[in-house]
Amino acid sequence: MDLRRLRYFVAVAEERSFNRAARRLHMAQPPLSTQIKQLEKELGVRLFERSSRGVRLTEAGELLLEEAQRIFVQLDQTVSIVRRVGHGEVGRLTLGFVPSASNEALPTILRAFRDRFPEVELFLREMRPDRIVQRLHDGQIDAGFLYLPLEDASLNVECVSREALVLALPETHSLASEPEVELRALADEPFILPARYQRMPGLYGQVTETCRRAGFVPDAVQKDVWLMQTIVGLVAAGIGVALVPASVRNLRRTGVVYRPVRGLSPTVELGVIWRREDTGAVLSSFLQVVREESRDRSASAREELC
Amino acid sequence: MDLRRLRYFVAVAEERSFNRAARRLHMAQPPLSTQIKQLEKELGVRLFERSSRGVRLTEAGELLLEEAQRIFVQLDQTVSIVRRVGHGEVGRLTLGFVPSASNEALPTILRAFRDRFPEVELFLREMRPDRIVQRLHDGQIDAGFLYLPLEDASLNVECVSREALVLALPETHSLASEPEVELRALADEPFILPARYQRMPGLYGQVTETCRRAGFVPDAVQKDVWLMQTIVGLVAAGIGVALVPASVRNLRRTGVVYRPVRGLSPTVELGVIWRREDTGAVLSSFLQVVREESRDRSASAREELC
DNA sequence: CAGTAGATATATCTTTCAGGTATACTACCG
DNA sequence: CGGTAGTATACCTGAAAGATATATCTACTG
Repeated sequence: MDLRRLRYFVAVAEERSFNRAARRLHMAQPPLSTQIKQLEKELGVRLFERSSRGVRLTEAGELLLEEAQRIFVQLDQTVSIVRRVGHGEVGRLTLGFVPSASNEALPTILRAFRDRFPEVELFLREMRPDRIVQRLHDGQIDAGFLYLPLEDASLNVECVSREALVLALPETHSLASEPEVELRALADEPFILPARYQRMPGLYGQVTETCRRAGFVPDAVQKDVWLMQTIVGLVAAGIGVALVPASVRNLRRTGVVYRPVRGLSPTVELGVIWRREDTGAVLSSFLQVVREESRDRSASAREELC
Repeated sequence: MDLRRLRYFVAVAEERSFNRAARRLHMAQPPLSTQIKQLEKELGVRLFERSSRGVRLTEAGELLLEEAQRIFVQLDQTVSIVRRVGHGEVGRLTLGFVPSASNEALPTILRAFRDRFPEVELFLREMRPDRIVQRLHDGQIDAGFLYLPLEDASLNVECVSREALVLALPETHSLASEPEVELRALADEPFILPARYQRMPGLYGQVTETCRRAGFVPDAVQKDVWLMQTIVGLVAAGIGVALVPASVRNLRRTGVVYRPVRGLSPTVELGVIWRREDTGAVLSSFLQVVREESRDRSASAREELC
């Protein structure tokens, strides 16, 4: 059964004429006649009553016309939806992310993605960075957001945003009045350190590395704090000081002031990661949006600097 | 969109291998690869992830596989039903017939037709012979059964059964004891005559013609009687005598005896009629069955004569 | 580490068949 | 009775499907 012939049949049936149908199909009438004849032979059924002044459908022809039209509609819809799925316009995407990612980068990315690909269902799951890697490997999520660096040969990693690390001080702190703070000056202060996960330095790594470069090892009064809110809360309570990503300022917690670190200008990188072998179209679309948003963000960040 | 390529796609998708699919399709692997590639190009979508040890479907491919399978099922069903409709195995058929036809010929025909074509819906409508012709012309019925002859150039006519006309006499009649009756002997008897319709001699014509051949014009005590039951009832009541088709004996009315006509052996023909230009497959199937049953009936009728 | 097996991709040739052109056939209409 | 409008037939051309041979890649194996 050949679709071309079925198309020809529908044209002839709708036009009730070989001549008109041939014109509509942009072809000559004789080959159209032969094609219809072959279709009839293939089905073993007469589809048209030919007469010298046009054609009439037989009962079988009427039935075939209806069914063929339905089949064509179905086929068109299928082609359309397959195209859209293939281009990542339709589908589902599950993301894992560390809570901090939801402060700044993620919301703008998701907004942009939803605007551009409204027919992709998004599933969002907050989780610890080690879980993100694990869930990526077992396929439960398609992409993840966490603090770099990350070493995993089977995962692709791209930086989404580079953020300054700023000092969070109780507003009662003696250095709170300074516009900038020398990190060294806090060498003996109690530090509140973020959580650390096996083989994933992440934010913890950046904080300790920054202190190391400032020439001291931070005195951890509190370790392994998972949420930025908690860190900021502890700072507000005067338990200690902390180095946090600048976007934490969005939390607007009273009793805490944020100050740049003089000289070192430490940063932390939020990255997006995904399976190297994952060629899914939805994921590609998503990464494209992530990259565009990332460019926009770094551009506006540069502007802020000027 | 070409069905061949879609078929190839389904084969490769189901086999998860170009090689196996090619074998299943009775073709070589290279052209299969090129066809799939062209399908992908046409859709603008990657359908397979190729690797050195086989292929995997993409998300779009999975979707297309499902939809394509459904389309093929639908297409197969369509082809099948169109074939059956085209061969007159499925459809509907509306018949008009004079009541007398239901005595003998019609029941056996309908039984045979239902056995052979159980999926044809049958609609039966008892009507006067002139209505049968009219309803045929306006397309409300597809075939009709009535007594011949019939003159109508746009209708085809075929004889279904030739039946003897027999005399119906009150059992009290003086000739009721004879095994055969000379029609001439009834020249002065009151006759009950069947209904007559414009330009349709039918049963009425046969009766009067038979009497004419016997040398008299029947004395009509009652004319235009529509139902055979009524005629037989009038005979039983002693109102008169009548010539009726032999199958009327199936009515088994008491008080009436049926006697063959000596010498003349008059007959009446029940015919089937249909539109000359009607080429419907269901009608053809029906006529085929009618002819077979007609042959059977005339064969058994000949046997009865021996 | 080289070689082999098993998979898909590419190149080129052959063959098939769809489509074009010319023409025949038929019924209807003036 | 010829013209017109419709479909069918005959024959030819060209595009595209399919076969064959070969290339390429990768995993496995001795």
